[in-house]
Amino acid sequence: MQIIGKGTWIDLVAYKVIEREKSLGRSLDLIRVESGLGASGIPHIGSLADAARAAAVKLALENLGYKSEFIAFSDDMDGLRKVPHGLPEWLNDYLAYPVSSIPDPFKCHESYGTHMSSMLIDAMEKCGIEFKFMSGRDAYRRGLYTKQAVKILENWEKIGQAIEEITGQTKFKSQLPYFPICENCHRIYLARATLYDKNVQKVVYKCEGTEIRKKFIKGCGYEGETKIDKDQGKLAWKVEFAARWASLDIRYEAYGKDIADSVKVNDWVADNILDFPHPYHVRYEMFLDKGGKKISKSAGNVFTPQTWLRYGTPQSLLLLLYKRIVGTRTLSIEDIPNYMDEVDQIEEIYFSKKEPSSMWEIKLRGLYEYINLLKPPEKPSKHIPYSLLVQLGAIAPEGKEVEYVVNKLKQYGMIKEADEKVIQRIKLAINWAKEMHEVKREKIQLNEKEKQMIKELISTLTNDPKESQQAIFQTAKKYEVEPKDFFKTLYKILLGTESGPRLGPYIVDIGLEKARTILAQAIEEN
RNA sequence: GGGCCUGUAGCUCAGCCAGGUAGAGUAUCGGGCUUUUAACCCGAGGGUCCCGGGUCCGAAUCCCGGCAGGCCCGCCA
Repeated sequence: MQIIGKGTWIDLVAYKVIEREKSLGRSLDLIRVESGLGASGIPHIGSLADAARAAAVKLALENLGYKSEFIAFSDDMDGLRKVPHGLPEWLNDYLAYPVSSIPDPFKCHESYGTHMSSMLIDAMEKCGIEFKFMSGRDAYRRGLYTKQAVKILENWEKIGQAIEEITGQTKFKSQLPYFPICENCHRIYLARATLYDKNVQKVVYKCEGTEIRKKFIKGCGYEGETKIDKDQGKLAWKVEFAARWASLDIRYEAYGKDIADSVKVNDWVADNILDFPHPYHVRYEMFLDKGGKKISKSAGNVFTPQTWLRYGTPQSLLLLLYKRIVGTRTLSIEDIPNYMDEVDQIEEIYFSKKEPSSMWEIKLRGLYEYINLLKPPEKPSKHIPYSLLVQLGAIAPEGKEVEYVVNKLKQYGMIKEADEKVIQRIKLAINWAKEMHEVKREKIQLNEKEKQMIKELISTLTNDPKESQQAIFQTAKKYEVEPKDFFKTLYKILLGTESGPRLGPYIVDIGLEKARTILAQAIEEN
């Protein structure tokens, strides 16, 4: 069998792009791919998926021997349609303002839009993804697609007709697919443009207001006109992609199924109005929040790439995004440990000396290369099960977690010295353990006998693990209680669970005095 | 109204997009962890791959038709 590139779906996409370009007879000197960077809300993992996958296709194209470039395009001319959960109320005053004209609620960037796209850029950089950044506002200011906009507006009636045929939407039969920013109230979408004067390249509009997300937003009534070669307005989504593709010569762009209709229209516009064969597309499903503990707790809390990176490595995040493109992906913080271990598994396959014996192995090796952006390390890292690190992290005494986990690992003979990678991994697992494991040390009911036993235990515990372990058994025996039950009680007090690590050594680990204090407190509380 | 996704072990899911012996975690059971405690380690049992047809030497995987659940779009962008 002929294997394309590294054998993954990414290579297959790249291959199809190349084959399509060949059959179109277009130049293959530079194959440019694009993804949009949302700038209207806090970037979700799905937003990163879009960019990361486009970046991977670019790598696959290069790997197949073609020059390629990946453009990350920030849609910062878009108007704010809804204030995302958790952001300040005053943003409601800026509804329908272009996100690039809204102050940054976090006060660290020049605008709301810049802040949002910079969050995504931050995630991309943390993952090591390379890209060329472009801003919509800037593109309009520089008149980047004035030529295309002119063609579109000259043919607006034809396009309006096509939009109706493709999507059933009749709106653009009576108005131009262009949204001016109202010169008077500075908002976008509200002004209806009905006249295009091609001699002076101006649209004439009236700020009438529009319905956005089931709510009508009143316009200011201003009547004006604007030239289309500036950033005083933008093309409607139904035609804007086409203009962008044609002016930037984009050959590949993926899209989510939520904008499938817009893409269909844009393809038509690119092919029929702009004489630019539309880019090759891949449609992907949405990422859905499964609603892990954290997410469901505060409604509207977005599952950001940054959240993932608190608990998992960039490679684990890229594995999530690169594993496959078909199918709905459900997201949960609870899955991160699985992905961490899966990275180790495919790393082992990648570094195994054996010749890959099946397509399956070839794919996994390829996948491993992609999660390292085709720059895999020279040596495998130390593989310590993430779940083990979480267990250790969960019981690690406060304030010296890393030290505790490292010592345990040495004891287990899993590591000799902790290198930077191991430390990093431990830190991630500790974050997961402390924030997801929910160590709930609830109040526990103790009867008189148990109180007496604990009191006695406190005085017989020592700094010697074995002696302390023995002391627990001795006490249980003396009071004729099943050791099992006594252990359970102690676990509940010390860890909030019914079972746990060997207690003698653990008590020494957390510190004899601290253990005594916790036990004494439990007696007090009853 | 239009489009898409999912259905695999008791449970949660991977494998499907490039057809080649049915997988993992968890739960259950057994063993180990230099002497009674496991969340660690080793092992075992457990499947009508939703149903029906088709293609193929060969189908969980590809095609057609059902059933069940979910998501997206429907005059916002």
